[in-house]
Amino acid sequence: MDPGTVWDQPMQPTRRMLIDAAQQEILERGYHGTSLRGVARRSGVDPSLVRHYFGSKDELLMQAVQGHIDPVEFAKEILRGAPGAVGSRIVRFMLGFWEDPASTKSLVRLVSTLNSPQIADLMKDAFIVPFFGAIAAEVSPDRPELRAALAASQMMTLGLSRYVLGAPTLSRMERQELVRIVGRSLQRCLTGPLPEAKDGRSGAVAAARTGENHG
Amino acid sequence: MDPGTVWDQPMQPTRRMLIDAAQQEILERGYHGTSLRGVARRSGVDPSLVRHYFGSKDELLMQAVQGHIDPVEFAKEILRGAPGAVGSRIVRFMLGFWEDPASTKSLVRLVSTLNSPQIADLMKDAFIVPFFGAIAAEVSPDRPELRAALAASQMMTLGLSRYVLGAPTLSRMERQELVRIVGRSLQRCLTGPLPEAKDGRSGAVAAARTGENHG
DNA sequence: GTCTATACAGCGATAGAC
DNA sequence: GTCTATCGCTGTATAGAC
Repeated sequence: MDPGTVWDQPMQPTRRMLIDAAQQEILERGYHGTSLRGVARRSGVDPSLVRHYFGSKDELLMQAVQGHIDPVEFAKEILRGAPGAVGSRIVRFMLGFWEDPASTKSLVRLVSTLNSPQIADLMKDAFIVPFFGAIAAEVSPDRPELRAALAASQMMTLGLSRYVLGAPTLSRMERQELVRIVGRSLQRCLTGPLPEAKDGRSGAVAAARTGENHG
Repeated sequence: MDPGTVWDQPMQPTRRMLIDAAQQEILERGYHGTSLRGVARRSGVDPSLVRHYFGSKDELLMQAVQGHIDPVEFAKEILRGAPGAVGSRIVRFMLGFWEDPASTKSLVRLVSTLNSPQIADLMKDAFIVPFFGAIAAEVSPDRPELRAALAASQMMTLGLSRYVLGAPTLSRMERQELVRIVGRSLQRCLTGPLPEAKDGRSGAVAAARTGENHG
C-alpha cells in the first residue's frame, strides 16, 4: 500500500529534473499557469531544451502528471481482505494516496484533473476506470460497470472537494470519520442492492446491461 | 422549475452581446482557450472594448459563467413535495438544469468548473453550498452540513462525469434510471442514518427514517 | 459613456546554427 | 544536446477620439 514506489522509475537525470520542476510549477501556479519557460527557468536550462525532451507543453505536463501507475495492482491490494469492508479500504487507500507526505505527485494529479480535460481523460482511462472496474468486477453482484462508475464518482469528488477546492465540511472531517461515512456509502454502491425499476422497464435495464460497452 | 429565466436579466446590449460571445467561446474552445481578442472578434468590436467593460479576462469569464442564480429559490422548489423523495427531485432538477436545450449556459458552467479553480470556487459559494445547504437544513435530521457536502459531491461529479468528461457508463444511462439510482443514494445522504462512530462520538439520532433507505 | 489605436511583455512553436 | 532568433498569439495598460 505504498503508491509512491510505483511511480518513480529510472530516467535520464535531466528529464527527471524537468519533470520534477514541472510538478512543482503545476502545484504552485496551476496547470495553465505553468509554462515551458517557467519550467526551464526553474531548472536553469534553456526553454528549447524542454521542448527538445518533451516535444510540447502538453506532453511535458502529461508526463509530469502521469507517472507510472498500475491500477490493477492497487486493486489487488484492495481486494485482499473482507469483501464487506472493501469500501472502507478504498477510502483509506485513496486518502493515503492523496496525503502521502513523501511526494506531492498525487496532489499534482488532482490539481491537474481539475484544470485540464485532457488530464482528466488520462486519469480516467489510466487509473479510475481500471482501478474501480477491477474492484467492482470482483465484489459486485450485478452491473459492476455501473457500480464502478458510481464509486469512482464519489471518490473523485471527495478528493477534489477535500484537497483542491477545500469544500468546508469535507476538508475538516477527520480521516477516521471519512473512512466510516464514505466507506459505507461506497460499500453500498459496490455490493448493496440496486434500486429496481418500478414500471415494466426491466427490459431496458437488461438491454443496458448487456449492451454496456466501455468505449 | 425553469432555471433559464432566472439567469437572464436586462443589461446593456453590448455587455450582453459580449457575455453571450464569451459563453459561446467557452463552450467551443474551453475556458483557457477563450481569449479577450477572440470574444471581441466574434462580437465585431475592438479587444480593448472588452477590457473596458469587464476590466480583465477573469472578470469577463466569471460574469459569463455566473449569470444570476438564486439557489435558495431553487431549493424551495425542491422542498415542495414529499421529504422522502427529495433525492429524486434533486437529480431530476439538476438533469433538467444541465440538459436545458434552450440555453447552453448550464454547460458553460460545468465546463468552466472543470477548467478553473476560480470558477469552481464561484460555483461552490454562489450555488452549491447554499442550494444543498438549504435543502439539508430542512430535511436532514442531524449534521445537515455534512449531508449537504456529501450530496453536493455526488451531484457535481455526476454532472462532470456525464456531461463533460463523458464517463462511459454514466453518460449512457437513461434519465429515469439516473433519477432512481442517484436519487436514492442522495436520499440516503440527506435523510438516512449516518454510520455511528465506534467511540460513540456522533449520536446518529437513530432510527426514525428506516423506511426509505438501508441499501 | 462608448469605442479605437497602439505599445508592451510574456507565451508556445518552429527553424536552424554550434 | 544546447542555444539564438523569430513568428503569431495572448492579456494588460495607456492615450485619446466621438
